Amino acid sequence: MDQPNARTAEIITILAQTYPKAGCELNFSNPYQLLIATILSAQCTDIKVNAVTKSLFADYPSAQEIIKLSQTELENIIRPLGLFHNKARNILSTSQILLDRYQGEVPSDMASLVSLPGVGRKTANVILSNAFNFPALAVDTHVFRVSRRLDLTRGKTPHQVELDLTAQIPRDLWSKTHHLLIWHGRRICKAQKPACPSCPLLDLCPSAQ
DNA sequence: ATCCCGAGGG
DNA sequence: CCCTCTGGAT
Repeated sequence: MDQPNARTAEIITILAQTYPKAGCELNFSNPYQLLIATILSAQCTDIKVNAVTKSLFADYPSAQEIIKLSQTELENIIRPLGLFHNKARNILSTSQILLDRYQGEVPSDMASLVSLPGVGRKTANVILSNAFNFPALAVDTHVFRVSRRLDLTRGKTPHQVELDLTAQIPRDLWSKTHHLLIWHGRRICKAQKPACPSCPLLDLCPSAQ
């Protein structure tokens, strides 16, 4: 924590009390499955991702199995999730690279992760924190929107928001804060019609209506 | 019409 | 910086 911030700490405390069960909502049983589920999660809800990965991972639990699928076969499986062409191509390419260069395992460092096709900084941070328990704060659409509404940051890019948040939050709370902001963004601080009257942060939020 | 645990390309 | 990819839910 470079700059202790009492207001930020208070917000996190309130969110933690409001959402005691906040955590990863993607289903997975190993780092590879979380990687695939996170790639699939772009622009769709995790509920739909879980519906698809349940049978996908049952039939194709690892990289060795996934690459047996053709591009078209994988596209047909993941089609309901949208962006299916790019996702299928990236999943097959990434899986092949994992087998060729990483013994079929998922690397646990940022540089290696973001070098994989279809894996950007947000996905890499999700893997680092949820699969390997490293301190990381992934900035997705919810974290971006909620933290800006609360004026925790005025960063204009997800990366800048990540830098601002990690600078004012203790390391051991980075992953927790990621989940708290997502849960809050889904349930109360929604993009379209935020439920400000029932928000536990009403008095702390400069964007409240 | 807008958004959903984004990433890559121009 | 912009644009494109995409089905499904609200």
